[in-house]
Amino acid sequence: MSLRLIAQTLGLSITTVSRALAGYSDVAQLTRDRVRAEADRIGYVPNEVARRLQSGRSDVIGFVIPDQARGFDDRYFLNIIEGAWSRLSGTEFDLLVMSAPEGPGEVAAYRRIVEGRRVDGVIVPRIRADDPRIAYLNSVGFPYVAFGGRPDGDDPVVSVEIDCGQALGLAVEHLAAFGHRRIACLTAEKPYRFSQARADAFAAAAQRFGMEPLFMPGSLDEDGGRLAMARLIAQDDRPTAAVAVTDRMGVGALQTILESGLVPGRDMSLITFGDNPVVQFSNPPITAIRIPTQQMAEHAVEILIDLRDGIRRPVKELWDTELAVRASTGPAPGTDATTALAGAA
Amino acid sequence: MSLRLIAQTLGLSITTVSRALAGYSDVAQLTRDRVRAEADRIGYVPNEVARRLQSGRSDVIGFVIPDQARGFDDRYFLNIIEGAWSRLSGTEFDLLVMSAPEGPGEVAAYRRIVEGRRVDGVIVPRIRADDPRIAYLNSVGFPYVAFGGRPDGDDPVVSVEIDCGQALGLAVEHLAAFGHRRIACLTAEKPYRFSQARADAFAAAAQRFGMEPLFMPGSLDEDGGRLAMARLIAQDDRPTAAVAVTDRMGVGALQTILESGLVPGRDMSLITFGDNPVVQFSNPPITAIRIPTQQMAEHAVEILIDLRDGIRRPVKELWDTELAVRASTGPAPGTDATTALAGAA
DNA sequence: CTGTTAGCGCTTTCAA
DNA sequence: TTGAAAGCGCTAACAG
Repeated sequence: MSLRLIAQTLGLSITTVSRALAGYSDVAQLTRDRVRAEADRIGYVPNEVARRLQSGRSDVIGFVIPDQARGFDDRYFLNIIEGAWSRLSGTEFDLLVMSAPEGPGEVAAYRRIVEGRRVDGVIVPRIRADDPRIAYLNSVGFPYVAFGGRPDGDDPVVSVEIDCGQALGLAVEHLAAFGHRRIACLTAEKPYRFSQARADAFAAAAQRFGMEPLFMPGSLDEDGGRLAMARLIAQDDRPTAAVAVTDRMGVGALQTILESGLVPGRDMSLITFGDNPVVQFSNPPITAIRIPTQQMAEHAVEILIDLRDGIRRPVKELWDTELAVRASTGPAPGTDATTALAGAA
Repeated sequence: MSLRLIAQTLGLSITTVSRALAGYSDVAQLTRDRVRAEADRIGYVPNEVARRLQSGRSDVIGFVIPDQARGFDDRYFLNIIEGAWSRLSGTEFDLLVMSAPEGPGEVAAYRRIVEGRRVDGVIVPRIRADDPRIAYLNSVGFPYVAFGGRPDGDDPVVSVEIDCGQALGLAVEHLAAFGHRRIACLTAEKPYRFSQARADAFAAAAQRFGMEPLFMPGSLDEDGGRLAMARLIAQDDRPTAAVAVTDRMGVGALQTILESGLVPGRDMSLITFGDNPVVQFSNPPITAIRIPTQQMAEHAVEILIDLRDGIRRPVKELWDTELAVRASTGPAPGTDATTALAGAA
């Protein structure tokens, strides 16, 4: 099970065996074949740990799931893991996963894998304003990809995120075509960059369609969506449609709409961000912006591998989304459906 | 950043430094303090890869998410990851995650981490009858914990799973108290051990309450639940309640109930397995059996660490569940609610 | 109490 | 075309 074993059996030096297995052309064809055959026979698989020590690299990509408190959409992080892994499988790389709640322990988690040389690079999700993880990684010059948002500050960063302008353009256009004139955005209270970026893009898109953007902040989970929607509904001149920056807020908002006796897609249209299964299977199903999370994660991993190998290749930072239209959006109250459809054309 | 550096600065041997840092009491107190101080000063963190090579262990626990096709409940696997990690954090262990669809590539994923000595043990979820992963791990004698089900065969196995008898007892008792006399179980077509175990326990519990158990097989996802429920509803003497072996089947079943114009919790009661967020936020919310996945995963990791260290400690194989009662269950049609409640007492 | 030696399994000089 | 030697950073065995 080691090079030595093969070397002994064949009466060769470990060096030669190593080179033969690595496919070096400066090893005699015959020797190479013999070594290969013997390796196959005993089922040789190189010891990755030894290889890593020798090469000084770890051949591991790290990913820290933020928040044990299930404060976010479930499927999103699994998608990142599966996307990352689908790029890694077939390579010698491993995927290391940790989990840490926001707070002091969070940076500790990153220190651990960086300082212990456990990983060659990390994917950092859920970027926040003044993000201590980013500050740390920048300070030690460790390779990372900001996932789903762009850190503020002047340091050059590689990020992989959705094109919010395109995404919100899709959403607002869809609502405008249905005749909505007063629309709101349910945003996150915490300074998450993705929420901020989506809110900004919402404002821009609304203005492009001649509408005054409304905002209602809340926590990022179902309760946040619930409360924000309740406040929206209580308004004098309440909007006829809302866009929630996460699926979970959207699900909460939907519940409040139903509990208020309003009909989703008629009295109040709703669009969410993420398109996790939960919004596809709600009653009614929710129109949602679909994020190509898996492909984005694949690309993020690709970038990290390139970074480690010193390869410079173009990076695709902005990704387009799609709008999955479902029953939670419909003509604005007082709008003739036919008119709306005509408007859409 | 290495022991050598500290040794040089302090004029000590590497060995002494290593021992001092490890806290060996046969190093002079003064020396220990000096080494500690110097280590802190330069921010020494041991190189994990070197440590692993030397010790012959990898200090990594592996977990392979089965199925890229999102064929199952989302939160379940994140719970396993977070549970496993919460036990691992604070130790020197890492958590390695892969993903593989069922099929030939699946065993290859396990071979990869076992043969490359990338992990010290693995958690194997979603055990199937005649499971090739289990066969492989047994054949090479590699430490693993079967998670959520017990493999068949004679080999001794450590498994961590729920007590299906207890769980289904809870569910069936709840339905019986509501006056239901004809109940069905939506099971999985594929030979998953957990589905089989739940079905068996369902039969036993139903018989204990003097009921004839009905079964309706389907795929484990929403569509499977949909179709199974549709067939159930189409029956001449249709049951008044159903238990689905997964949340996703349950969600599909709920949709079919609604689409058929039946009222969940009145015309048809429904209980699911898992208690993922999706069933808490559906309309109506679904009564569900809650699985303590995180704690179970913590324990699985504990077992694997013990296994590696040759420690023998009692293993908790069977875990109790709770029933989260929600609006999808109610009195059987034709039953007086008061009678039902009296029956429950 | 401290140091020397050896070795984990691999790859990379340098030499033959 | 092959081999010997060195070393990645750490720990364990054995002396002193």
